[in-house]
Amino acid sequence: YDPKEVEDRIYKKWLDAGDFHAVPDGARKVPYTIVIPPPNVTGALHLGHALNNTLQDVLIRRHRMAGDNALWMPGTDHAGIATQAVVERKLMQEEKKTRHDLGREETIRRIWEWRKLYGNRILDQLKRMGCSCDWDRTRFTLDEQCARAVRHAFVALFNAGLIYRGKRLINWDPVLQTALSDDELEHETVKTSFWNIRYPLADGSGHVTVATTRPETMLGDTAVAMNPKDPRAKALVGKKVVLPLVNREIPIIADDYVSLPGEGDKGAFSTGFLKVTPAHDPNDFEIGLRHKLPLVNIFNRDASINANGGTYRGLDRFKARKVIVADLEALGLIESEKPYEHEVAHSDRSKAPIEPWLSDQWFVKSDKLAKLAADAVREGKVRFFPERYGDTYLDWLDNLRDWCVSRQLWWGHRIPVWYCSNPACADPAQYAACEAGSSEEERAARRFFFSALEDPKTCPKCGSTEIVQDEDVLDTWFSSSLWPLSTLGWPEKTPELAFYYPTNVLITSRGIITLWVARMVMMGLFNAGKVPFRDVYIHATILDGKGETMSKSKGNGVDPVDIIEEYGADALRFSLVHMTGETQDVRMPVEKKKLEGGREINTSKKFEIGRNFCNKLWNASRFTMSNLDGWADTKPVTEQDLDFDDRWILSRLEWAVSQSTEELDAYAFGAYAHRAYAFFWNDFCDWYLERAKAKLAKGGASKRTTQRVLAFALDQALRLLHPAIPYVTEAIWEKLEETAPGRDLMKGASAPGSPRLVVAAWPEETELRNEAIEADMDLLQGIVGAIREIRSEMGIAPKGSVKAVISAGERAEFLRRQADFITSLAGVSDLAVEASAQRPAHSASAVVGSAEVFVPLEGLIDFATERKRLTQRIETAEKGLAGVTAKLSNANFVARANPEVVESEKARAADLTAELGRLKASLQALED
RNA sequence: GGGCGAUUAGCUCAAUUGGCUAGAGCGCCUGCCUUACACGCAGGAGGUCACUGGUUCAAGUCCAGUAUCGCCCACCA
Repeated sequence: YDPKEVEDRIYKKWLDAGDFHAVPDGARKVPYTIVIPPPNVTGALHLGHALNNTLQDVLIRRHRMAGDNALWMPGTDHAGIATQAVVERKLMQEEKKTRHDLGREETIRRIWEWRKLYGNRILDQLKRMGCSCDWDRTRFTLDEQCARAVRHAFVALFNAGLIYRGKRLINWDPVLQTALSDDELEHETVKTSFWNIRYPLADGSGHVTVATTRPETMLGDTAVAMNPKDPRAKALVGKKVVLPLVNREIPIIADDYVSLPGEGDKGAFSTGFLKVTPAHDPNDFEIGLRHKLPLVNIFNRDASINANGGTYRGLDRFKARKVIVADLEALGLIESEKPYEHEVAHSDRSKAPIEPWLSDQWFVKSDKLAKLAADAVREGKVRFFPERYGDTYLDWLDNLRDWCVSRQLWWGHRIPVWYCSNPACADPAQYAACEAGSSEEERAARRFFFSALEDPKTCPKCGSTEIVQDEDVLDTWFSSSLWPLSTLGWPEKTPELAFYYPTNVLITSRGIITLWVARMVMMGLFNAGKVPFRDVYIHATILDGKGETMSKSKGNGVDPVDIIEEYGADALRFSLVHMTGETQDVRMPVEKKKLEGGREINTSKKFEIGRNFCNKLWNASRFTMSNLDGWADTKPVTEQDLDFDDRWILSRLEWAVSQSTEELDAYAFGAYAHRAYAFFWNDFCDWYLERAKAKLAKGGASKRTTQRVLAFALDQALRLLHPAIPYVTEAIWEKLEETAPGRDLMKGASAPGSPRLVVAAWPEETELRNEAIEADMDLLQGIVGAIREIRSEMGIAPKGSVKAVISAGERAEFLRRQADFITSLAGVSDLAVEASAQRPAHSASAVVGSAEVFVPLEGLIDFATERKRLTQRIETAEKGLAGVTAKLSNANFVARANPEVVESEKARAADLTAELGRLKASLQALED
C-alpha cells in the first residue's frame, strides 16, 4: 500500500463533495459538535497536535457515520505575545528595526501580512492528516466575528461589575515589557544567595538584621516588620532604622505575617526582621496596605533602577544587586551570605525572570465566575475524562485570584474602554480599588472611563469629543475563552449557535485545563448561561523514550509531517490512537534517520504498527475482492446457508462492532484500535480468510456464501476502521463499491452502500453474536495450533502433510463435521476422529481441552524433542493443578468464595487432572 | 511546599466490579517467498506484576508505608 498515491486524491474528493460541511438544516437532527483547540498561528504541527486532532477526527467521523449532524469547527489563535514576538524578531533581523520604529499601525499591518502568509500552515498540515473539519467555517480569534464576541463579553462583564481597573502588583516581563497572567509563568530553580543585612537603628542603639534574596530591592524599602510576639518587639516597634545606602529613615512595625526565628515555614532563615518593599513584593504590598506604608517603585519598565534608586539609577536589576551587595559589604553591613536555591517565576515567553511591578491594569473579578465554573463540574454538567482531572480544575478555581487581562502589546483585541480628558468627569469611585497604590500625580490624572460596544465619538458623561481609547490589548486567553461561542456566531442568535451549542466534547492536553478549559466554562456560563461543552477528554502527553518531554530545543521531537512522508497519514493516526490509554504520559522511543536527500529526521518504530496494519488491510482487501468473481450472481443468504466458520466470523464481527462502539463512546481510543486491529488481523485474516481459500477453490453454493460473507465482513470492517484510518479505508471502499455493489448479507445484517465511506453508516449492531460457536472455534483453533506446533517442532516441511488422529469424546461428531477446517489449515492429509481413539505408534501428541490429538510420525519422530515438549506441558499442568488443589482444599475458600467460582475451580481441577493423565500416558508411551 | 500520575516480558503498553495457567505489538530464536501481504506466514523462548507490610477464601488489582521517575500547582525572607 502506497499512501502517497491515494491521500491527496481522496482528501480532495471529500472536500469536493462537501462531506465535512455541516449545516443546521434539520435533515440530520442530532448535533455533534467539537470546536478545535485553536493552534497558535505561529505554530507548526507537532506530535501533540497530531494526537489531539486525530482523536477529534476519530470522534467526528464516527458520529458523522452514526448519522449525527457532526460539526468540527476549525480555526487558529492569534496568540498575542508569541506572534508579536516572532514578527518583531523578523523585523529586527531583516530591517534592524523595532516595533517603535514602525509605529503601532504599521506593526499591526506587518503582523497581519505575516499571518496571511504563514497563519494557515498548521491547518494545511491538519488537512494532510485527514482531519475532517468544516473548513468553510474556519475562524481566527482576531477576525471580525471573534472581535464582536470579545467586545460584547468585555462590555457585559464591565457592566456587571466584573471588570475593573486597578493599580496592582502584577507579573511584569521586563523583556517583552508587558503584564502577564499567573498562567503565563513558569517556575524555575535559581541558584542565588541569602543575605543577612544590618539596618542600623536611627537612635544609634544598634541594628536589626534582615534576611533577603533580593538585596537590590532595599532601595524601595519603606519599613522593617517584625512579629508582635517577638520578645524584642516591645523595645523595637515604633523605633526607626536608617536604610543604608539610601539614608532614609523607615519605621519598625509589627505584623503577624513575619515568622519568628525558627518557627513556621520560613523560620529556618528568618532573623525575625523582614524588610518591607511594598512596590516589589506581593506580600510586602499587603503589609504596606495594612500599615499605610508609602510605595517606592524603584524599577523602570525594563527593570533597571529608576530615579528613586539615587546613585544606582540606570543599573540593571542584577547588576544593581552586585553593586549594592559590594557597597554594603564595604560598609560592613553584610552579616552573612549563604548559597540558596529557590523557585523563581519566569516568563514562559521571554524566559526572563518576572518582576512584581506596580502598574495600572485591567482585571476580571474571578470569585463569582469561578464559582459558576466549579459548580458546573461539581454538578456533573461538565464531565472530565479521565475523571481525576476534575480535581485539577476545581483546585485551581477554588484558589483563583483576579485575572489580569491587559497586556502592553499591540497584537490583540484592543481593550474597548475610553477615557474622557475632562477633569470634571473624574469619578473617584472608579478608582477606589487602586487608591492605595496611586501617587499624587496619578490621582490628579485619573479620568472617567467607560466601555462601549461600538467605537464612541463622545464622552457619555460630558459629551466631550476629547476621548481616547485604552492603549492596551487583551490577554490572548480572553478571546480563547470565548471560542466555543464566538465561532458559532455569538452574540448574534445564529442558527448555528442555537443548534450546535453547547458542544459535545472538548479534547485537549492537561497543560491548559486551567488556562483555557476553566475560562471557557466561566465565559460560557456567564455569556450564554450554558456550559460550552459536556465532556472534556484529556489526552496523554507524548514523551520520548527516556521519559522527557519533546521539544525543539532538546532535538527529540518527532515531526508528524515527516511521519506522514515516511509511513503515511493513516499510519500516523492509527499508531497514535492505538497508544492512547488513560495514563497521563506515553513514551515514544525516538531514533534518528537519514533521508536520501541527506536530511536527518527523528522517527520512531512505534509508527510501524500503523503502517503494517494499513498494508495488511490493503492486501487482504485486494485478495478478498479478487475472489469475488461472479458477484452479480450471488444473492443475500439465509441462516441455513452459513457454515460454522461463517457464523463464527459474523459473531466475532458483531462483538468487535458492539465493543468498539462502546469504547469510542467512553473515549477508550486505544481499546477501540486494539479491538478493530485484532478483529481484522487475527480473526478475519488469520482464520476466516485462510479457511475461505479452500472453500472458494471448491466452488458451488458454499463459495457463493463465502463471497457474501467476505464482502459483508470487509464492508463492516472498513466502516469500523474508517475513523482511525480514513484514507486507506476510503480507497478500498471505492474498489469494493465497484467490485461488489449491494453487500447485504441476509435479513438482520444489511450493508447499504454509499458513494463514499466517509458518509456511509456506522456498522449496525446485529444479533449474530454466538458464544457457543466461539467456544467451539477455540477448540478447533486449539487443535490446528497443536498440530502445527508438532509439525514445527518435529521439523516437518510446511508443504509436507501429516496424518492425525483425534480422540475427541463427545466432541467427536462436531470435529468430524469440521474435518475440512482442520485438514485445510493444519496441513493434514489423513484425519481420523474417534470418540476414543487408540494411540498410534510413534506419535507426537497434545491435549486440547477435552480432546487429544495424535500425530503419527513413524521414523520422523524426534523422541528427545517430544519428551521435552510433553515434560514442559506436564510441568505447566501440574503447577496449575497444585494451585487449584490448594484453593479447593482450603475450607474457607469453598465456604466463602462465590459458588460459581468454586464450581469453575472444581471443573478446572477435573480438566487438569484429565489432561495430566493423558500427558503422562503419552510420555509413558514414548518411553515404550 | 501542596497535589497528581507512573513503576507489569529486552522496549512500548494492556489486564472489567479483586477470581481460569498475567496478554499484545516491537525486538529475539526456529522454519517458511504456502492462491493477498516478508510492512508477511507458522511455531517458540521470555514476567519475583518496583519494594515492605496489611486486608481477604483469593491481590498486578484494595489499604498503609518506602524507593525511583515524571507532571501540574505555589506571592522571591
